[in-house]
Amino acid sequence: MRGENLTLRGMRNLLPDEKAKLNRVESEIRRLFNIYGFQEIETPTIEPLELFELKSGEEIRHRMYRFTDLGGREVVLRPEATASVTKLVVQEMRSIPLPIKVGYILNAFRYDEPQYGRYREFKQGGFEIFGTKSPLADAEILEVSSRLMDGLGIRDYYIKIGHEGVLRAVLTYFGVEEIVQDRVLGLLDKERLTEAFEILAPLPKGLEAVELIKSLWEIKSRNATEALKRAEMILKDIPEAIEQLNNLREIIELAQASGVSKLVVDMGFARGLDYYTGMIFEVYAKDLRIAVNGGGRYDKLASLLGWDVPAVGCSPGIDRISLVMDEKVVPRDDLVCMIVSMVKEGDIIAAKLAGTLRMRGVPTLVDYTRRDVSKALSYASKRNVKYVALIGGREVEANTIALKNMETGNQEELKVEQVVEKLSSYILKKT
RNA sequence: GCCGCUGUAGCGUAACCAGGCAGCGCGGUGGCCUGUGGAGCCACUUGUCCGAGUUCGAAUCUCGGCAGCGGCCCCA
Repeated sequence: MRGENLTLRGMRNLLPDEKAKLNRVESEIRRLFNIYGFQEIETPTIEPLELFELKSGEEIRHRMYRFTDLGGREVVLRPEATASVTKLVVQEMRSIPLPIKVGYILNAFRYDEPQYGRYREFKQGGFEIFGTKSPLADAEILEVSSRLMDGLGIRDYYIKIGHEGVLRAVLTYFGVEEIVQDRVLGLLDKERLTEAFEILAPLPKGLEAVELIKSLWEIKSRNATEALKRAEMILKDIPEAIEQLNNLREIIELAQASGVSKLVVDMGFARGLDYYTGMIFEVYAKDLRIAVNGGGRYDKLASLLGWDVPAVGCSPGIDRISLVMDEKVVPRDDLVCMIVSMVKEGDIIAAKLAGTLRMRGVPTLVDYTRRDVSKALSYASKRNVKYVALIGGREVEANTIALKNMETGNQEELKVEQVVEKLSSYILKKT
């Protein structure tokens, strides 16, 4: 065992700096739960296999951590959160007044090849709204996604937005079955147009469908109005598609009204998860080629689980956001005091002082080592401690404490109460 | 699943191309300097990813494995 790497491929040990960044993302997400009225919930890490066989999409399904438990059940480590959360709402929250707004921060597992920003265990936040088809809800999901980026100091990002309903309406109009639709949309998602068109072409009205989707695919623009106008021209003979397009237009207008400014309309955009039915989006940041957040409307998923209720939501990737966030928003360690007792007789005073300071909320370290003063100071300096309280023979004798300011190097002889007073007011000033 | 790059002490690195004593920094432990030199000095600590091959001799060259990182694909 010794010397072997005991961490599994794709798993991570999180060191203090990394963990601090993740915590900062999580606290921003929780702050938004509060401001937008999402109630936080948690679901089991291990779920029955059937739950994800419903509508998770081929790609995710064959990358699940899957095993038989000791009771002979086929189980999986959740590969994503939406299905679990939907199940929770369907099973446990039927008596709650609609709309239901739930939030979560959960880990998920996928047996992918690890690479930059992709791990086999990763953490997702989530915002989900159940019980309304109103475009206001869709827009609010976009709004909260946007605020999350802003709140973490990320300026360089955009939201790619499309509409699965438009594409599905077009395919339905040309008589394509739903199962075939899933496959075609899956291929569009992978930008494998040729293969998608090969499936469509042999169908009765296949060639027309290919033509139309091809021209929709070409609409990608930062100018939403212009993009929507072009789409309207293309879709004008398909009323169902126009209806979906109007839904998208409304969502975009509402989102823009609430301050979402970084939308890029992409009419050919599809997502790998089969359960999306309406507006869909992904958030991209900096030069990262991977999405840091994704979501959309999924009105049919809940009914598969026993309750026909519409839903819209998103899942920010906490690990990925931490890769692009501004490090300046991450709070640093803020140790205020380290107490060094140089002689045994000082230990009681040190313990008393430490206890009092901590009760007052002053972050305090006690040096246990009886090492050289210079080594203790060196440690304090590396831990970024603001003050060091020294208690040696002389201080015990005089009933004082030598308080050294590590930034200025100044040192003063103070009574215990004066030290407590000074450090308490120091932390008050900081906040 | 495919492709590329890289594996030297706990961590970061040198020596690799051009084979010949594995060195340095950080850290850790112990000691010295009589309490602030946020140090210094001394000692100790620990290593060539694994396996085969070539060679008098391999960290170094060759092959295979494994791992890490990154890319494709896809997603968070």
